[in-house]
Amino acid sequence: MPHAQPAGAHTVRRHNTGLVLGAIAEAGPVSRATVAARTGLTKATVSSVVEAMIGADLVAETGQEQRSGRGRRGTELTLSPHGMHGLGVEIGVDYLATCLVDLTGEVRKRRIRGGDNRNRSVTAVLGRLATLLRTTLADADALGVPVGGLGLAVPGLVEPAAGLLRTAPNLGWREVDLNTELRARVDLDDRPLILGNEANFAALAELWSADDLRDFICVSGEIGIGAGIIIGGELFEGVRGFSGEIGHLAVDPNGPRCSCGAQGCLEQLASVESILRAVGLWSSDAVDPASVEALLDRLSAARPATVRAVAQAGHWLGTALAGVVNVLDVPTIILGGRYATLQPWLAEPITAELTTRVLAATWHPVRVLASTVGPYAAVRGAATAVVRAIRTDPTRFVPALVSSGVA
Amino acid sequence: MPHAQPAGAHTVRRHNTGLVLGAIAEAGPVSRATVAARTGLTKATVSSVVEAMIGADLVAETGQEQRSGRGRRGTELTLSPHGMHGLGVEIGVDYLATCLVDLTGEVRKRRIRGGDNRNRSVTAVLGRLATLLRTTLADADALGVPVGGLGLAVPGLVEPAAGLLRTAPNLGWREVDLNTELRARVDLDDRPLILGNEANFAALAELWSADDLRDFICVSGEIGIGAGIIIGGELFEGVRGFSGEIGHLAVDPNGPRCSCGAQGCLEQLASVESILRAVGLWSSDAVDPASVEALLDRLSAARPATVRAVAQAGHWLGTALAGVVNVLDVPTIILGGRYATLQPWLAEPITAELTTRVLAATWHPVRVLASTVGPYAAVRGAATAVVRAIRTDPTRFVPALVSSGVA
DNA sequence: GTTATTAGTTTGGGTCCTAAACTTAAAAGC
DNA sequence: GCTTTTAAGTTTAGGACCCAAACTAATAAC
Repeated sequence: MPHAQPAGAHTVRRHNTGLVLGAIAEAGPVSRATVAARTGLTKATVSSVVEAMIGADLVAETGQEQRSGRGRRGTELTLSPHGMHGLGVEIGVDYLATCLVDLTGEVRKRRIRGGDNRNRSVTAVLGRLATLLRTTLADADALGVPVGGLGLAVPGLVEPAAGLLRTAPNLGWREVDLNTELRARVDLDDRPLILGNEANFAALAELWSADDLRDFICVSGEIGIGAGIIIGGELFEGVRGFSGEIGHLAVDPNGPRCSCGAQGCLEQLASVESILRAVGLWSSDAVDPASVEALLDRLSAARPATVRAVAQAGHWLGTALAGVVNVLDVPTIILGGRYATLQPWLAEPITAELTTRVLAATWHPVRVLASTVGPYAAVRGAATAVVRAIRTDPTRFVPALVSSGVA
Repeated sequence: MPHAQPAGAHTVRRHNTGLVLGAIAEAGPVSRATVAARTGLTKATVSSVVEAMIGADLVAETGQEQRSGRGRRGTELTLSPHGMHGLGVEIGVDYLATCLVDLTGEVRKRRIRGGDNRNRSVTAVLGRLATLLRTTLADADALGVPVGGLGLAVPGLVEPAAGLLRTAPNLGWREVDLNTELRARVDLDDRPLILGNEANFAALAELWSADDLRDFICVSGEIGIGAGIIIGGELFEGVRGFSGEIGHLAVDPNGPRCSCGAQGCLEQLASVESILRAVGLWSSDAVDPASVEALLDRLSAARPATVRAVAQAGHWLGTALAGVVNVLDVPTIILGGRYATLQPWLAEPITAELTTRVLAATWHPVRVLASTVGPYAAVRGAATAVVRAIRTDPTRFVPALVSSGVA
């Protein structure tokens, strides 16, 4: 363990501050006494921490606890609605989106700008994005809330640590320093920018919205196929942030040739695009909503050829996911994006493959669920990632929470 | 983040104790002053922590620092050779092994008992193992060193948290409560038992022996194929400890039927067994050393059919590993077990597949290396896992290191 | 109204950290 | 050979933070 940090009194305070904030977030309105009981800290410590957090406008007192039985009523504590917000930004293939999320994870404001981004230059798209972003920062001002940081979701291979977009095949982008480019256009002060892959942020959004799911992978695949991996309630990013790229998993060595040069890649056989192609609903070069509607209509009407095509995609998806589950040992698969609506037809063939191929399935069967977050999960997840960072370590965003910032 | 623990002064001490111990372990003999510089702690703190660790016999002073220039010479600190040891135990298919590893990771004693375990009952094998284990505990007594805990490596699917062996196909074992069974036979006091999969412990052994590798997967495959995953210098176990089961990754849907019921599983196409079968060297139902020697002879002699068979196995292995790398984003693959000796013939076909199929390979090529630990990596890793636990949090093993053990 | 019970604050004690002064040891300069 | 300089390690004083327990405050039950 090289380069580990020494610990001191401030470390303890930082940890406990996050602990208390987490307890307030999870237990809804709670009294100091309840927080103390839940966290294992003493009432004195909780009081002290809460006092600092109220001062930083992270927590607010919202009246008296309503409860039967005797004894003094506690003061209800909740996350402050005027506390720091997370700002999510998404560059989609055919839209730009931003959203503001408060400390509870609630979306306070969302803005979507439609328009195909594939026919525009990087500069043009970033220009439009900058405008949208400035508008959203103005929204935050209007709401009277500070923005703690930004999360930026992109449909491509991203190196979060470097702030670099390596490649976004569906946008036609390569090697864009998004962190620098964005800061050059919009004044973000020293607010952190969390750059990430669309699929990863979508997975985080699922994690945040369901409260009993701590381990799962969230798969979506309109044109390329990607998966966000959540283990132990944490995003698993791999070494450089490239994890979850399951689109080029080999499932059929005799399958169609892929743009990557190999044969039988999953995304040639199981993407929504490939399904639409198989049933003759592929129109332009995008997954347009009308085609997906038509597909769902045919499925509801139980047209054999359509059902078979989706089942075939499910078979390949299951084959690949079985591999992923064997490698990661994850108990749950969430179908996100367009897959979510196809879940009733996809789940069975996927489960069939999982059951035979996953060694651990005998003891712990793998569940296949549909996403509960719905569309625009990625922007929400991006904003959420900021909120998550604030909640985990509030002292990073509000240095005043710990007395001497000697670090 | 539910059920997180509150932090206090003892938490700080625990953290810093591990930090100092880690610094001493990594930097070889070092003075207190150097440790202070490396860890960022003050000299006063380091002195205090070191004093406690010397008292606990984890660290020893071994004379004066030799160095040019002026100023007082420091006292060299090293991990104590009489400090706590880790005891590794392995149940192999055709042997039983134990070893004692000191705090530096050095093997101090190793015992191997040959003999096919597949033709024996669970009870018989555990009886033999108990005897070997008692002998090894006596070895530790003779060396005058305490044993901090045990690591037990098994060739099968294991649930570490529960201490359960779910299934070991090559032993023919199912549902064995190894923790309970072993404690019933040998008095282990309250020493912790770390149960784990062979491949995982082998990977840990690699991690420990190389000092610049922090992210890799270590693959081996005599009959079944397994991989240990190391990310950020930590073993990635998955949710229940079943991670890395790559033997049943689907690589060829038209391939041979597997015992698991599915078709085209990797271990039917790329295990050492399957290679030996392909070249007509498969004799009994085990991978015997003589056959492997014969295989290596033919490869050295560049016999086309043999080279082709190994290359074919490498091709399938590469296909599967490309999937694993795409999912995990790991920059290095280590070939362990019998694969290590085949590395010169396997590396190229594996690399070829990785290069085309791994998206991130354009920016970060994947290396394919041979194991440096050699045989019996798993036992060593098992013992090592205990040492690693001691080094990470010595206070768990020596409560006296932190003043009031109030938790 | 008194009592029991629960919420939250105040006080005293303790651990562990840091910073800075101090002691010890050894080379370098004159 | 003695003084100076530099570095190692210890001692001391001060501060942050935690906990335990006493204390104050509020409210239902008797």
